[in-house]
Amino acid sequence: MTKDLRENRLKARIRDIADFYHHKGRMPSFSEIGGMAGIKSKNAVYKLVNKLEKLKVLARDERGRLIPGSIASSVKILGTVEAGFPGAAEEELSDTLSLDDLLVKNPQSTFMLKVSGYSMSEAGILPGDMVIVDKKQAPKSGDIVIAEVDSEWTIKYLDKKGDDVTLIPANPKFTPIKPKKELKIAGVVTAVIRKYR
Amino acid sequence: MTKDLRENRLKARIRDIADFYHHKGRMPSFSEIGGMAGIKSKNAVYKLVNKLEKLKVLARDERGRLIPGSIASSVKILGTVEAGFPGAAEEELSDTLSLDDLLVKNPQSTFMLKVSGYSMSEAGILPGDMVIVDKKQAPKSGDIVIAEVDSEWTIKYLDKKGDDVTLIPANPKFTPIKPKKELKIAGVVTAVIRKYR
DNA sequence: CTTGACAGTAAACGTTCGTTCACCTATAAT
DNA sequence: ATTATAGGTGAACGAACGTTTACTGTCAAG
Repeated sequence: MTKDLRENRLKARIRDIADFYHHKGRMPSFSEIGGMAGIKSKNAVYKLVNKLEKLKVLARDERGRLIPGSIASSVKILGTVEAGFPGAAEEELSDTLSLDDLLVKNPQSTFMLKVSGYSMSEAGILPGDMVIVDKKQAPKSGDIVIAEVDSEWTIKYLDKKGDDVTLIPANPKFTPIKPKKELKIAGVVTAVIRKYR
Repeated sequence: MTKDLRENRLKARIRDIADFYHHKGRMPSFSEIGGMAGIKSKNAVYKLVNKLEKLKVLARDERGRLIPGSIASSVKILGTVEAGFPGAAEEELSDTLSLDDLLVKNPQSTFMLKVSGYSMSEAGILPGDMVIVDKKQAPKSGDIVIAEVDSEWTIKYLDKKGDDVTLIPANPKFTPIKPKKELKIAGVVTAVIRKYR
């Protein structure tokens, strides 16, 4: 068996394990890996797993149980548009990340919200976009926040100058808001997501 | 023990299991759940797991092994800004989803790219934004695509009229591109992500 | 030609797993 | 007052798990 064939087979096996993990939400057992890879002996699987562990494709607990390594993450990160494009070297296994990990620091205090108005469209937040909001982060001046002003919820820039608080829309057609009595800030917008299909 | 206390304890246990899953990338075993929850008997854990299964917090394989249910997902989905805000009923366990699942259909053929120019800023795609690109999806007219025109990579709207193909920027300050010889389309932009902090 | 590394089969082993049984004790409902 | 029901202890059991040892064949390099 030639070298290329061996590498391709390894990649196919990694892909199988990754697919398994993404579809089922757990790592396959040794026998399941054996089944997918067409390996009858558990020892062969054992050696394969050790190799994949060195490749950081997967890892192990302090208890020795399999946990995902690089395959946990679903998206490969490539370069910049209009700054050259990684054409040949696409097939790297490395440099992947999970969007959940990237965008959500505190799952417990984070939620998602659909944007409906045009008041932030100049900041690239359009109606239909989803914003990811963290309730626990302390809002600072300049942040985009979800706020309740006079019993209505809006998304705006937060402008803080001492005790003077203003909510500023990105769209100049809308007017800045000075809360009359109370200003409740539901959370800080940590990310924006737009889905095309 | 009163009703409220029991519910709170259940919620705390669900949170513990969710945290375990998010930190380790796998579901805890029965004994590990027992350890976290302060339960000494495996039977008690067994009953707890069955209850959580009915609550769709977790699920089981066809092999009977634990897989995450609603806790797999990290973000709760709430309503719309400027359409009322779920104030009291926040603490729902339901209606959560994983951003990976939401944004990535085919992990194998999907990658991420950072945008650098202003050519799509009118479509809400600003420099610094990340676009999620699927190589396998067939590009249709109206899609935003990553394309190589005359050995340069760009992000543009795809306009197809029969054999007549044009790449149209969203920003009117940029001019549409008619590829002279070859047009390679690297993939279709399926989502845009902007991270604030 | 020989040697060493690699990939696999096969069998055996102790551990841990999830399940089940019997029993107990509070709370909530009748 | 009595009865269900929910939540828990403790022990036992077979099945599945990951690991280990011993052996085999197949290339590639010396």
